[in-house]
Amino acid sequence: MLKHGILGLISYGSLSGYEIMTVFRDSLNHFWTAQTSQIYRELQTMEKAGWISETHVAQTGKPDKNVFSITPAGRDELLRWLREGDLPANTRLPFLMKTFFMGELPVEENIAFFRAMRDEHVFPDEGKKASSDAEMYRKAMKDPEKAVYWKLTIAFGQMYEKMQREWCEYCIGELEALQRMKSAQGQGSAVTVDIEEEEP
Amino acid sequence: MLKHGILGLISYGSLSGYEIMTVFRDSLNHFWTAQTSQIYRELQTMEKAGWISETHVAQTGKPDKNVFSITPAGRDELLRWLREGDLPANTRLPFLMKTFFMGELPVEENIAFFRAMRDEHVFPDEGKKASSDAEMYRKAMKDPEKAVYWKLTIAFGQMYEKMQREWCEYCIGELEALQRMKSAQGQGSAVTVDIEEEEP
DNA sequence: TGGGTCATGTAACCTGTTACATGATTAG
DNA sequence: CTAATCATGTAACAGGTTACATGACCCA
Repeated sequence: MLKHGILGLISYGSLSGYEIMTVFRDSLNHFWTAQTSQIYRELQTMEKAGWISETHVAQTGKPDKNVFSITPAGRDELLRWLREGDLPANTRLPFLMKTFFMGELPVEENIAFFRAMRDEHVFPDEGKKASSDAEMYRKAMKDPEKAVYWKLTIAFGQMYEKMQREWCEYCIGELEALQRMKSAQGQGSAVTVDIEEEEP
Repeated sequence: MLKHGILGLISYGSLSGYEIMTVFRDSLNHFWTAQTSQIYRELQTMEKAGWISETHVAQTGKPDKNVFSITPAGRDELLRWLREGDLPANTRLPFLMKTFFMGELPVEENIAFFRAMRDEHVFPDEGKKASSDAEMYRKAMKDPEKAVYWKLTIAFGQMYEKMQREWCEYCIGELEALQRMKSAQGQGSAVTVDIEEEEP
């Protein structure tokens, strides 16, 4: 998958490893992370596979760079990947793993966790987005059709953040209710958790 | 992280590798996947680390099993992990990677992609959930407080699915608009993509 | 002279996936 | 008789993370 992301970027125009790194940082980074070490490694294997070709470019005032261009085989592979049916789900959400086992900690601590999460909005950096989006769109103007797809990925990020904040609110509400129940229990009432549909 | 998930499960009561696999499949599976091979490997390293201890249990009518129990060191590690500040974001969404580069394909194909995605609800299997939830809660009744946290993770799944369907609808709408624009362009009008806030 | 950007990587390790391998019991 | 369930793993490979290493140029 990372290979295909890199391939997609190079298909817009030849790039060096360093340039790929920067583009990654301010566009794909919303939904994929990659270390430079990984990028350089992937470039090597992609070159061996014949998807891309390398050219040494001398520069003055800056270090030389190795620029990669997409080959016809690479273009085929990109299209093949785009059309391929089965995307891996790749669902691995550390904060849900934590939530699942949170019962081991005191309720107050967990409420604090969700409050912090709500205020931090785990999905990327909202502040940076405005500027980085704007820049992306400016570049995209050369090919207005592509801008539409980029906008879709950004819309996802926004909707996800919103949903996540709402979920945090829901969690805080449930845990505050649990707290009240526990203090009532101190007075001697029976303990039951109502499982009925509360539709989150 | 997987280690800590396994540790959390064992903290509720001793389990064999096989049992961990089944519990995983119908509870943590909403937000984490693990192959059996990986579980057995993690168990080995966790045992070496002293977080869990192994006991051979003979069974009649069934193969023997190796049951793992949490050690005091394991309990410490579980709590340390629960309190630790920095959760990795771990954001890797293959369908967004694909969306980002979709401009290479004809619009019709992409509309079909989002329609299929909307109808399939990429986040787990809604049908199975009802039964598996019910079972989970039944077990949880022994410790009603834990049920609350499990419910939170399930609520996330539901909210996520809903949001994702909405996002698919939004994408379909945008792409249909693009299609109309492209056919209008055929009549000779100017091409401009409006980037203004449409608030997804 | 010190930090930022440009530029390229290697090595070791950890985590996740795929494929393979074995074998008993039980329910249809 | 056959498929499912119970049960345990190994090996190889792919993908991701952390740490390290180097060096020139430019701006303050």
